[in-house]
Amino acid sequence: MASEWRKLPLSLAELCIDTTLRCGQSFRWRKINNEWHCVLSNRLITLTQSPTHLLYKSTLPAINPPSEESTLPLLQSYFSLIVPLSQLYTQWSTTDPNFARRCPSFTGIRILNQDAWETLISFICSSNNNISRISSMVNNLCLHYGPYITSISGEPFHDFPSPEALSGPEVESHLRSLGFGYRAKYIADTAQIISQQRPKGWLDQIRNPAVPPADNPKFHPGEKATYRKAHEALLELTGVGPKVSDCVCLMGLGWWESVPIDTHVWQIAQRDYNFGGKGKGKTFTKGMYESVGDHFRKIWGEYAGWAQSVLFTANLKSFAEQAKTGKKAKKEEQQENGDVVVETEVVKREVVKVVKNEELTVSRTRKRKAVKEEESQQQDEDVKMEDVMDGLTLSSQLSQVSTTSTTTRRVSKRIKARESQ
DNA sequence: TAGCTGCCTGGTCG
DNA sequence: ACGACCAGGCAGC
Repeated sequence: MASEWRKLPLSLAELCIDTTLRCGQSFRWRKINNEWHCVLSNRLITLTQSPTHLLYKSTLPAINPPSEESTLPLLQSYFSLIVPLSQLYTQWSTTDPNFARRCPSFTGIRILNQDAWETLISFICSSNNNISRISSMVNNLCLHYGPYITSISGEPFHDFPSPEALSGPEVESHLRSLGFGYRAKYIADTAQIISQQRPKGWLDQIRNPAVPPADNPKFHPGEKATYRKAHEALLELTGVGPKVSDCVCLMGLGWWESVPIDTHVWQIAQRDYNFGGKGKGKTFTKGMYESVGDHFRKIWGEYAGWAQSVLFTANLKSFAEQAKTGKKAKKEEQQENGDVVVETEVVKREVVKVVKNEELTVSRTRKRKAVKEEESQQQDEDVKMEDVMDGLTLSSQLSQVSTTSTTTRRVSKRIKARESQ
């Protein structure tokens, strides 16, 4: 049964849920008729926002319901409302002219204090992937392995599955059939490591002691936990590299100085912060990864990850309109309802497709493998690509280089070699 | 150890 | 229609 709406005074400068819940931090929030829905800590949360208030209500499950009173502290911690966001924007704008230029259209973006385990699995899914597909994969994990909570107009909502629930012997093959690809093994392996080879509560032991889990304010922090140690500890898990590790540190463990460097942030570093004069075009090494992060930490300070997420969002394609000018805000507001409905329906359709077309996708994969084996002379294609690349500007070549296409990498390497002759 | 390559899939673009 | 590339990387050489 749903509770009544409750109000929390909060300005849009302190939190904008329309931006924060869509910018690739959490992949489970769904917007239906101007209301945001997500299961957090064993209850369905529903949110909407006015210029002066955050409105929230909860729907509790029939089995083992949490108390109504626990929802407010849960949300306050989940959104880290203790952190004075507009003050931080002012501070970053003072020390960083680029931030000052980009931030006006992107106020109210907060780092979510998400469950560490969910964050870990979600970002293992994120490699070589896009937001809508990550969302459908995470939704599938919940539908197949997470506990049912409640339904909204026939639509079921499940909580995120536990490590134990994802540790079964059939998990990898099942996830493959659901379209997880090579990430299926990473998820299954990580679930087994966490549930069998780590002490209970291990993820919370490596948290920032100053930032308790949203659903457990009185947790027992680990001794001498540091950001660096947490980062390294996560790297030992399967499917977790430096970028995914930093995402978990920032959004799941309260290490707010963590700055995840993905291909977009690397582009921002080069374009707006004059980074990598010598090493540009080179593959992104671990050393470079650390120095870019350290550079941003020097500029933005102890909340560097928060500042990064503002610039990251401003750089997202799906926010391109918003980036142009803040004056278009009214226009967007009018379009927003329609847009978002379309968006959620796309995700829904994808889920259905994935569930239904298991065999189709498998056969397509096999076909692709077969085709690949036949084309032993990749060289011809490279030469064609080279002609195309010759027509591109240097800057666009550089942005191409930072992508993951092996063909493009090979070609750009060749162009570089030719240039240096 | 730095650099390279393959990887699952779905969407987009020419 | 169709192929190349892209989408918030990572593991294994």
